[in-house]
Amino acid sequence: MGRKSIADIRRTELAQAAFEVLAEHGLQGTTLQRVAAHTGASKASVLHYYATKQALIEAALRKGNSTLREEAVLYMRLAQTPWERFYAIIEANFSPTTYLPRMAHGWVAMCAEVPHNPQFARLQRVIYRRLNGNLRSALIAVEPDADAAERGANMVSLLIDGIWLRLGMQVGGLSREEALDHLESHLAQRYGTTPERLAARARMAEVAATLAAKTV
Amino acid sequence: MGRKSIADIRRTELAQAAFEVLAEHGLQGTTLQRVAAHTGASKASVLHYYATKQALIEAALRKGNSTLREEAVLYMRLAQTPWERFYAIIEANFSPTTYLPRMAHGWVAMCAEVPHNPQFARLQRVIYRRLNGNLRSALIAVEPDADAAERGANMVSLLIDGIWLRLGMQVGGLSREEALDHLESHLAQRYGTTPERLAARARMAEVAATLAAKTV
DNA sequence: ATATTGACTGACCCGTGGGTCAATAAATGA
DNA sequence: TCATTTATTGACCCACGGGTCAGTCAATAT
Repeated sequence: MGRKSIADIRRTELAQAAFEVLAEHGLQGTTLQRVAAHTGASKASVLHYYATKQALIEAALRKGNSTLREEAVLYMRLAQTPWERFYAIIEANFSPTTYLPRMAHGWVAMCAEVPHNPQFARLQRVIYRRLNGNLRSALIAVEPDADAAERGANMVSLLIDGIWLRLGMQVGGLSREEALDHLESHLAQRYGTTPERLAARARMAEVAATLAAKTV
Repeated sequence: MGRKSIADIRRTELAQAAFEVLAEHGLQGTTLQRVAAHTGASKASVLHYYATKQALIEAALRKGNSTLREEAVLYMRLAQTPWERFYAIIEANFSPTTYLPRMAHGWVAMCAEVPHNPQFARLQRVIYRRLNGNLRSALIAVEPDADAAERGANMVSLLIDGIWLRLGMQVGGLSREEALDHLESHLAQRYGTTPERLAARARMAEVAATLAAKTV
């Protein structure tokens, strides 16, 4: 029953491979040939499962995104207070398993294509809305003014984007810890160093650590 | 004597055209054909002036960068206090003549190639260092702690990157005014609303306005 | 008038990448 | 056992993009 057909297996295999190739070689460098080679299959075989390159890339991005999303959900489930939910989002965005140069490469490559590819634009909008929405809904509980919360959420998401961009370029790239420190310094300025916030931060950091240990 | 040879004229023409095409169509879409068409010349003619596509793109980016730099220098020359120098940088980065979707497209396209192209990486490093250095040297005058100034500079440059990235993607894109507002809100949090800062901000905004009027 | 130089181009070459197709091999079912 | 689907592939096609080349044309120099 839970048996996956070969077709399904191949499809996810290929999507995974496509994502890895994309991360390593950029969009231009992601040829059907290379993706095929990466799984030991033939180019024609790739086309057999994905009628067009576009479809393959799309599946690859969707997969990468869903991986990230699942992790976020995992963190979110363990969060109880607003600040904990907030830090769940942060930790998810800087988790050791996703905050990696290759991931960032793939992401930036996609960003660059957004203006020329409606599919990418759509996906990007989804990601953006989810992140901003989550941040806002967490902040609105600690910052009564909805407008202020909106601004705060935007600021944080802008910082995250900037940090990821740098990771992708390896120019002024920040380590996971440096990235979190930067964010923390901003939060301290903006929201003061209340015990609740610090506790939430510590708690989610711990959650992240244990989850990371389990995954490895 | 200041007479420019046809060769020089053509070369800058082509670099300009290449930049425009790059901004509009992305790196993949920047073909010799298109650049040629954009100036009314033939593909072979383009190759006549730039032996290789790589060389052409490089010239295009160099030109785009120098345009931005010249504007920054212009602003900088009129700044007198540290905060004025700081806002000169900000205004230069959000000047109406440069803070444009097409510019951002070009920039993001370049960012995406950085991991695969040493030339781009080098150029990006130069840009990054200049921006960060300028910000830091301005901030160090208002924030005695060198480490804090470094952090502050980094934060601002991260925000700028994030904002530009969004402009390039037109996802959560901010208008010039919104962008400046966001930055202002961050600065207010971090450095308080001192009269000097506000005065400097107003002064450089005015400078920017008059310069913009002159250029148009 | 002629030689020389430099601007400019059409035609061509070649590699590559997306996509098609028909054929073969393996699995599945009747 | 035979039929029918399904997996997989090599060979091929076509378009396009970078780059070469030989040669035309106009300006300048002698």
